[in-house]
Amino acid sequence: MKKFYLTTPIYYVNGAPHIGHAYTSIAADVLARWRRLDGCAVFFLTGTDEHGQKVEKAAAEAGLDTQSFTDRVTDDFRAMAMAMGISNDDFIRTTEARHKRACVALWERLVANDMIYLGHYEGWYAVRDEAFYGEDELVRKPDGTRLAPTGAPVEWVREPSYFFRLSAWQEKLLAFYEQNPDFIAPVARRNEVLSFVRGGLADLSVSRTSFTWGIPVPNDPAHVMYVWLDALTNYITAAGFPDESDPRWRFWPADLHIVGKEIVRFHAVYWPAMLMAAGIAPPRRIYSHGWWTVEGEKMSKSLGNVIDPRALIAEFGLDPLRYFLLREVPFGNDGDFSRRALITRLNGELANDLGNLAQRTLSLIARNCDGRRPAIGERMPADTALLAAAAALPGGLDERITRLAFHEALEEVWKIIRAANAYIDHQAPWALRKTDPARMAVVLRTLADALRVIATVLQPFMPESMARMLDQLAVPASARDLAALAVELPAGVALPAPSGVFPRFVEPAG
RNA sequence: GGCGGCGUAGCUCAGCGGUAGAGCAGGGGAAUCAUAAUCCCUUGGUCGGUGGUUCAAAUCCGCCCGCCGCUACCA
Repeated sequence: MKKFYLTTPIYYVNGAPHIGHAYTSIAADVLARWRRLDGCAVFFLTGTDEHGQKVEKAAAEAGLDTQSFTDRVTDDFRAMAMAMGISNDDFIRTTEARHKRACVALWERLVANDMIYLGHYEGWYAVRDEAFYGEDELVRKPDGTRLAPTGAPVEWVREPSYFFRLSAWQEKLLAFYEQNPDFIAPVARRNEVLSFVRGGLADLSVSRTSFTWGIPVPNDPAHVMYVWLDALTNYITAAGFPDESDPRWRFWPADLHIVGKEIVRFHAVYWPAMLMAAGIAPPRRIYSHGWWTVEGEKMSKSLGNVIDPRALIAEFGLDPLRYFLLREVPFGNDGDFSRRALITRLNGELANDLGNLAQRTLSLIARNCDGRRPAIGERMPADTALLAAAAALPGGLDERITRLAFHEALEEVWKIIRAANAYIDHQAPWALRKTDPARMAVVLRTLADALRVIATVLQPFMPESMARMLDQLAVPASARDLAALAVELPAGVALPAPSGVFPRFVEPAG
């Protein structure tokens, strides 16, 4: 059986989950569910990143000890995954013992390979912000003094730090990208990474002494591991590292890390270099998705327009939200979230195109076929044309979903849905009822079969709604994967009374 | 400053050498099984500008304009 290991980033727990987190997780979830539907052994990982100074600070502000604070926030992320229907197989926290063990093991391997050395970290530090800033981020005052972007004064500080010999990996990384042209996608992001690496790599500071909320460096507890080593390592922790006899280890290397564009560099440059330096295979692919704006504006706490996905679910339902997020925008692009656009998709595509197609088909069967699935009968060219188009969906979708082209995949399905609506109008089974009942039965069976394919392939996108549609089509739970589509369903089986799957959204009067 | 991306119908975008496409929105018609849903027809673009290559350019090349991303440097 083929294996597939995919991950979301681990989410940083200094704030509450929002639509951006939901987007990443939903996209990964669709892919995970698709692979399972196709018979793959899937390991789907998500989790939370819980160390670092910002978390320490956020906990203090919340008046909690750090561990209690992270416990609370990670529960919130877990609850969000649940609310979003995320089908992760594991949920990792960087504060877990298994993760500390993995980080220490990785560190020791890097030390053994002479890839880590003790040096000094230098930079502009703002005491008020407890953060380092790059030269380019600073604002120069006319009198020559420098200020952080936040307005805080900065000073040049020097603290001991362990370094990873990233500079030794420039050529090897370039060769790796060359040999694996699909390693970074979309292409625009790949170009940026290539350009960054070609520009030269400096050694990477991988420890800090300025805070303690982290994993202590082996044999030098004054240091804790800095974010790169700590956070990225989660992907091998969950696969059992360093225990290579762990059953999970067969999932490594990860087939795909889905990331936001702000962390591409860490995943596409630092991570493979660290792994190769430790003698571990790098992941197969990194895919970077875009950002959402809200009603045309950047999402930010200060604007107060940060969207809580759970509020959207309450109003529109989970599946319409999942559908919208993946349908509205090509996965690698930025997009805009607007209420109007969501309602347009929900009503036009889910309620009118698909929901109504299922409803009219099923109610015709209920009323005119004794509520039983009709026999296949003698098919006409129009019937076989529709069914052939439907039968091509799994292959077409697989190719598109593999490219993370979710919007294209959905468009492919909607082509068939539109064709089915045209078909039912042209065949007019409600007229055949009087003139040619046998033909009517064939038409309705054809539609039921087309709907079965449509509902089957849409399950990863809208699990709950499509389960209900398959229920109404009386497709047994054991016959809902892609392989089952090759087997015709028996005629004469009673169908449950139809009920709408996607009600139209009507704006509350006010 | 360097590298890269984008600019096509009112909107969102596809097309990337052979005389412009989709969805939505707009207009007209049909039907009435269905969630007043659907189907059919249709209006609409000098493909950012400008030079060039070619028998032929939205599609290739140069320059210009406008957005955006990554990255660098100077005072």
